[in-house]
Amino acid sequence: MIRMTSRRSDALSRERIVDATIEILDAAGEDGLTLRAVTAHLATGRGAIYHHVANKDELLAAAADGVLAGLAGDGDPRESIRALALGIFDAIDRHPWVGAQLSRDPFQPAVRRIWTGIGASLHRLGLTGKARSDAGSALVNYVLGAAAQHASGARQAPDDAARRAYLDALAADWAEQDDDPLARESAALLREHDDRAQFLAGVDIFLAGISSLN
Amino acid sequence: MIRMTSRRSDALSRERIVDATIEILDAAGEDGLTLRAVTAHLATGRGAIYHHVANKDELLAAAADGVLAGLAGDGDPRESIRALALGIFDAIDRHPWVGAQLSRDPFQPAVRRIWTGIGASLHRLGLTGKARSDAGSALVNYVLGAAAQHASGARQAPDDAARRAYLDALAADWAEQDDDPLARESAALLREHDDRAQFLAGVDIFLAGISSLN
DNA sequence: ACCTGAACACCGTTCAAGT
DNA sequence: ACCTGAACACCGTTCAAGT
Repeated sequence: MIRMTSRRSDALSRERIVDATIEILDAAGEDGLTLRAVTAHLATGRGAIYHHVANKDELLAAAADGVLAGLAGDGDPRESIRALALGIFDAIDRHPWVGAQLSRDPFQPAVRRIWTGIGASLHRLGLTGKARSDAGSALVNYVLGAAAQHASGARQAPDDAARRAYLDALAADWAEQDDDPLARESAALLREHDDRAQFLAGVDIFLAGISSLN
Repeated sequence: MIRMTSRRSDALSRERIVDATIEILDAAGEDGLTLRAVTAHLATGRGAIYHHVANKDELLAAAADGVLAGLAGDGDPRESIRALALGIFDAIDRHPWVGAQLSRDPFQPAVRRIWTGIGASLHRLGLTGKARSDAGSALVNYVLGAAAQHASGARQAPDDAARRAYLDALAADWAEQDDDPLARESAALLREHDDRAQFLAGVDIFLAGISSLN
């Protein structure tokens, strides 16, 4: 006969803690992630977490790395850069909290993963030395910046209707605060733009700029 | 004879609150900014702040906008984009907390200021419609991403010696975790690179890419 | 070694009471 | 209208005590 235990059937592990963290972040957002929520979800005591993870920051970094694991691309270097960038973009659509997390620490595992993927593609593109590190820095910073901005938007307007209303209100606000025609046109374009397409357009501007480096 | 009051000689105002916030952020960093620290600094009661500012988020946004006020550039459009970008970079050197704050909300006043400045320069460069908004989005996202990454570094290694030690440790860590020669070269370049020069190199890559848009 | 849960030292925000 | 400061409803982290 199988011995019945409480709700928790497995021993605690770093992996189970990180999985629970991702579930909570997806369901309740960054503000909903508390150590109390994690321990309740795992039916364990408060301090148990600290046997497997140093603190909340490490927990967030591990969760972000878990979500971004498995992004790659092996074909044409330009295509694999586009694929990597879009993979990050789509991961943020599914897990908006990742966008803010990536900007929090330049040397967390998830960011190192992005650096490595982009660096390898730039190498295959024939860039070396300072040219490669300048290009890599530019692209990584662009991707992280866009990720953070897109995530803030996704957080404040989760569905399509909310997004529509949000951008309308924002465009009206811009047009009101600034009556020069340039600001008005920018506000109008903001309402119509497609975040994902614009993100990719930025990657292509960068790739075009790279061609002028050698 | 002048009437002596307590330490506080002026009435409270939004401006005085924002100035105190900037002083506290500069002295104690983001973690040091608490409503209790602000009220202590102003010798007032806890709730007084809420008569002038909605909440802590608005206080942070107002502080960031205060630091970035007055950035402009009127000459050659490419030069004024470079000047604006460097102005932001240098402001973050003086106030590292600004870097993280700019990524927190895409529609805070400080970010709108950056959009407006870059948009006007791109207009003078002859870009219109979707081309301008794609180019603007690319540049703004790059600048904000680089700002956040640079600020994290500046926070973790305030002076030159600390920065040196920090990058050495990091390069060793990268080289250890990844033994392919590409990672080793990247780690070595990391130790030598100049953040400010690399930031400007990124701006130039995007400007070169933008030239291919029309 | 791993886990528990109470305790500690904080937070941001609200609100009745004062001026 | 503006300000005060106690009170509320939380936090992350630690640590003696258990298994």
